[in-house]
Amino acid sequence: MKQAVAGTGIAPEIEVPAIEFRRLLLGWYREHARVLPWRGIDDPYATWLSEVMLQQTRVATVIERYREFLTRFPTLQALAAAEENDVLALWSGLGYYRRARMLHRGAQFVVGELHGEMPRSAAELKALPGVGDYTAAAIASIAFGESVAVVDGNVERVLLRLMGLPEERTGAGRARITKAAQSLVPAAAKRGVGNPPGDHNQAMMELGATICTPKSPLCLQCPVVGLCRTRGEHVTPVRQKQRSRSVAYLLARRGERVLLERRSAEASLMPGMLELPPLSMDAVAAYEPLLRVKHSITNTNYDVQVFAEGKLRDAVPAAASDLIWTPAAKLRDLPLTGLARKVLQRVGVMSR
DNA sequence: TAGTCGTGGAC
DNA sequence: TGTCCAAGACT
Repeated sequence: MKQAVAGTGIAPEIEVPAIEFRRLLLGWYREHARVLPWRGIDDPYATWLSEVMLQQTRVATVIERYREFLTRFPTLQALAAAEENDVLALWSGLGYYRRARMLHRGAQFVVGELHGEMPRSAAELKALPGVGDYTAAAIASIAFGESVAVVDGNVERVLLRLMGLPEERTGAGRARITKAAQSLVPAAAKRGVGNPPGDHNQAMMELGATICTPKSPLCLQCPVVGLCRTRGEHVTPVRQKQRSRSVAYLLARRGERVLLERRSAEASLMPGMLELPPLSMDAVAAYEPLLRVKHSITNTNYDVQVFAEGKLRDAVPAAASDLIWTPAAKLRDLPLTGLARKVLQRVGVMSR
């Protein structure tokens, strides 16, 4: 048993028996891994795409978008040659649009500067735009077999519970988790047979996503419950409170065309993307909305009201140069915000 | 390092 | 209903 370092008050490192842990985890993973389109492939570009799409985005949401994206841009070269607007249009509704811009730029960098060959190590991959610690480790281990640990929200939660540590958003807390995660990753395969690091990392995330869930973890089904200090509990920091806001938009139509507004290129939120023209709440106070939908963005829950044209056309504050009459058939090719897409689908202007 | 960046689904 | 938050990165 390790002791606290005398006089420092620093808790001893908590050891997890790595060999037993790996064996139990991998055995469970072989039996229970979900079948997902980015598993069992040999295409680093596709792995890169899947990891970027999966950032803060649910597996169920990504599956179909991943297939569509690869159908449209099957290779790094195809993506690099694309217009940014077309990439954003394909990303519309997925959120965090900066991911799409950076992936696009990353593809152009690899094709233009690296002869189309992706870097193979996590350290080198981190130089690519939009590729941070997690994504670099994920690509390096899954696509290239490097023995490097991924630390995402799943892995962090699994390890905190396993070791009985509180969740703390500090550099030291982060470093402790990374160290623990790395101590568990198996060595790279000797002769290129199988991929122990990649499988182990995916198994850690799979465990967090399906068994060691944030709420009501399924400890009775957990392969490593016998090594777990807490059996599913850990102290979490207080969350920020949610806010509510009302917003209004105009739905103006001319035959088969609909009026859209381009957001400022300098906007911090969804720059350059297209949405319905916003209206001030004062301007619409006397009118009844055509449609109400709920929409939440990070910390804020929006009560969205959409108004038919009526007398409100002149209430649009935007400059005429930012307003675009758009044929309904072209909407799918444009970088619409998720909310605009949702409203246009709801009123039947867009299909799907 | 603490904010910011989207969206939809589960409960 | 509101709350929570998902395979993070960037500044």
